[in-house]
Amino acid sequence: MPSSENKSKFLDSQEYPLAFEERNRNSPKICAICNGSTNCFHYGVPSCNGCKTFFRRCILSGKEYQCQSEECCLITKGSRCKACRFKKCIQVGMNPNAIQTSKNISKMITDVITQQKEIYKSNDKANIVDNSQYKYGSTFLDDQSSPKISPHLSLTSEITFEKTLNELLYIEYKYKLLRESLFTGHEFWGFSIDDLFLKKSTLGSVENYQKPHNWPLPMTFKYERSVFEIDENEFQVQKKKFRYCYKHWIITDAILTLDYTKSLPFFNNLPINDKKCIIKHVGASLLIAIKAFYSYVMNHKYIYYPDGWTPIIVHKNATNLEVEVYVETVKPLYRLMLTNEEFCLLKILIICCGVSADISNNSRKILEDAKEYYSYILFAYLQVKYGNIKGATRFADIISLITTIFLYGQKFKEFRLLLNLAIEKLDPKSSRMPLPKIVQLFMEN
Amino acid sequence: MPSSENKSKFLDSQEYPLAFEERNRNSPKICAICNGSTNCFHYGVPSCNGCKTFFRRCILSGKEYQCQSEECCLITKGSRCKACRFKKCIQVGMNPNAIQTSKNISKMITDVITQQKEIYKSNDKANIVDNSQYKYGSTFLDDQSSPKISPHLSLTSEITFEKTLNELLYIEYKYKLLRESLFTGHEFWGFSIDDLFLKKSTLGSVENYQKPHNWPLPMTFKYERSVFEIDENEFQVQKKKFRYCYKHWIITDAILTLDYTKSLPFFNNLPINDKKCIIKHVGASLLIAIKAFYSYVMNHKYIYYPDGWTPIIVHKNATNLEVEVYVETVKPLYRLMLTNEEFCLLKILIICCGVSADISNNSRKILEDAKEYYSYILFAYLQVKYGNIKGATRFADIISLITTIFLYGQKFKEFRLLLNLAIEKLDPKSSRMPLPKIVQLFMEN
DNA sequence: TTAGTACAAGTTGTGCAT
DNA sequence: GATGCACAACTTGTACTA
Repeated sequence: MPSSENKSKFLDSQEYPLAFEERNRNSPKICAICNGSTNCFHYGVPSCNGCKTFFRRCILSGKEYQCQSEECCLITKGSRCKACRFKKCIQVGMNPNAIQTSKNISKMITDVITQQKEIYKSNDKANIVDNSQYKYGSTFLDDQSSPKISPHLSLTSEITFEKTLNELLYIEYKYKLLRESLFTGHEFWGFSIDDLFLKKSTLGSVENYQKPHNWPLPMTFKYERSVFEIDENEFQVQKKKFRYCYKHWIITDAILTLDYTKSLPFFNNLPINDKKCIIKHVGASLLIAIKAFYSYVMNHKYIYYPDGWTPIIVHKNATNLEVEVYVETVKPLYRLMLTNEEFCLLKILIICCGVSADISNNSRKILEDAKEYYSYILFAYLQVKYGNIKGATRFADIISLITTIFLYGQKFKEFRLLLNLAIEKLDPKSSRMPLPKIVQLFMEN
Repeated sequence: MPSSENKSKFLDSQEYPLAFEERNRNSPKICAICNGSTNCFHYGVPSCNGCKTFFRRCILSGKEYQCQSEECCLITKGSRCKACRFKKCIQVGMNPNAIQTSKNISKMITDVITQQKEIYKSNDKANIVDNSQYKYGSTFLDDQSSPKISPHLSLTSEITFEKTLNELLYIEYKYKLLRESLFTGHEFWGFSIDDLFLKKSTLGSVENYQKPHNWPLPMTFKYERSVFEIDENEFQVQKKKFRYCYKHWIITDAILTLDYTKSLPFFNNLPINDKKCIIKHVGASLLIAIKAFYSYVMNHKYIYYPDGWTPIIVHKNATNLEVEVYVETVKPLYRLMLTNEEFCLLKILIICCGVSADISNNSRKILEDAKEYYSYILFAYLQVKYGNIKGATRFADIISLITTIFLYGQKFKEFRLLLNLAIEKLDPKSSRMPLPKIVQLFMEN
């Protein structure tokens, strides 16, 4: 049932005469009641002259009809079941308020509107996705190839939503498995950015990696002072003390995140330069979202990695920026108690927000369509789960989270910049290996 | 008029959907009746061609219409309720005397003016918003202490939404009238904050103030350097050059905004300390939202006040912070093409977001309930206006705007702080009158 | 810049033939 | 008596003039 042709007064969005060029596009062809031909609206609904007159007479006469059959007669031109024809008029949204009369027909009108609401309610129940059906991708687990999300950007059926969300959950599941395994993407550290964009996604080969039994490792060592407070000598001492037993998380997450984006068809089909632009724009925020969510999932109050690495406690006197990046980022997730489903959609919406002036118009359009699509899925999901009102509120909360995460992303970049400057000053010969190009792309300003 | 130099710097028209020309300045963008687009005034009110013709025909025909619903239909382009559309014409102040005709329509005119007065009177008696009409408002008027079931279950009806939204539009209309009049709230500048919270709202006395005929005044004087660049001597020269012909906008807007919040039942019933907390938290953002929206409505690309005052062009070499506060703030509104209805709800949602750790649990609950209520109204409105999918997307966009505005609010505070420090340094004896306490509350950090 | 007007086109109401 | 058609009556927004 078309939701744009609407019901009560508040919902009366039917416009009057349209501009010339719009007319052909917007003028109806088929009577919504009897399928006859028409080219105009009556009482808010595309309808033929006959059905118009029929509805009018029904309302004015106030008569109530009874179906002689089973209240589901097919209405065609010439149909004779008045009860079913009138019911159909209501169902498609004919507006009795549009009948101009001095006669008091208010009771009839209230009845009609109540009836309309009941019809809508029963339809909603039948159509909208039932959440309890969502399984955590169990049917996909046999799939050996790298996962892909179906590229359907048409919003025709709720089934599609369900499918899309399940696919997202499945990819996220794989992402999590790899992240919690020994996978570091070490073999790709030397790759150019272009090569990384072109290589096969690693999300397909989860089985090759496992989670070590001794994780999380204990955080046994801590420094008295941070790199911002020490001199060259102390830095050399710290370096020796540091044990390379943790994963290099910023590299791992950057590589995995890039592979994740490849499973998003709307993203993967963009020109490579636009992809780079987008990653540059949203990369840091994506990393923050991922780190924060999986810390929160493990019930940690600050950024915490599966191998036990906990940056905020590695030295005393954390700076404000460190507190923001490593502690504050987790808080909104607790406040909202974000679910897995919500997180998956949030991640995608962060990517869709990477619309910058630098990308092509075509790509921008694609991103905007994707944003529309996924935000609607999020919305539909929340409506089903929490009901109309709570659902809308929660939707607002989660959307607000996007901007918050962007802020933290920016702070993350600032922090990394300061960190790099400090280390470069302490160790000008740069005995450290340079960070992979891809991390630079994520952290560029 | 701004110098061409400034123009090239700030007026990058590519960022706006519409091409701007100098002559479009000061022309309105939105029809005050139906929210359609327009760029001229008719019968004293910014209005589209359709509403203009409609009002004219109503007056000339002398017909009286009857609303088939509850006399609170939302008026949009294409709305069919003649009674409510005409009522809105009157409400926003269309002037029947401006109709030029030989026909005797004097009776009709007197009627209309009487009607206008009645609308004012009836609304004002109830301290602007009639609480008793709100199931919502009255719920916690009666019952502050006992645990509550969500009071919104009663709000399933679209009629309630329409009514609430129309009331908000009406308050906003009054706010705008006062803001665009000679009203400066001068008599309250010496009031303590508590007294300001307790005094009667000025939104009830719109008739006492008028918009001066010579507005907007031209921006005739500009300084070579800003207060950040000059010494004591030059400051004294600047001071002499400055003509006090503009309103002191930050004070006016702060006082009016405070009065505005008093018309919101959910806010007005909070304990005064919590009110102060909230204003401190959201005040600067509210001011930014208001300044930016009314600049955008008048088709200006930077903050511009009804009397012609244009802070960004008062000196050369605007700082980054000034550009952010006075130019960037307006851009998102053009990007979204925000409507009046959306703005009214946005404003309230900004207030509802003033949930801080410092307010009582009870107040927090009230704010959260209000947030739920108004965000659902916004949501329902958008669903009806744009359909399911586009509606959800637009909802997301508008909600995101809240966080953006908070950011700009913070920058606004920073800017005011720097400005005060600079002036204090240049003029330590502080010959200037100290700002009213209420402005300090709005600008506190 | 804004008031007035002519016109095209959409929509409602109604008499009449079937 | 119910139905659908044709057309009259009315409403609306736009384009244009002054």
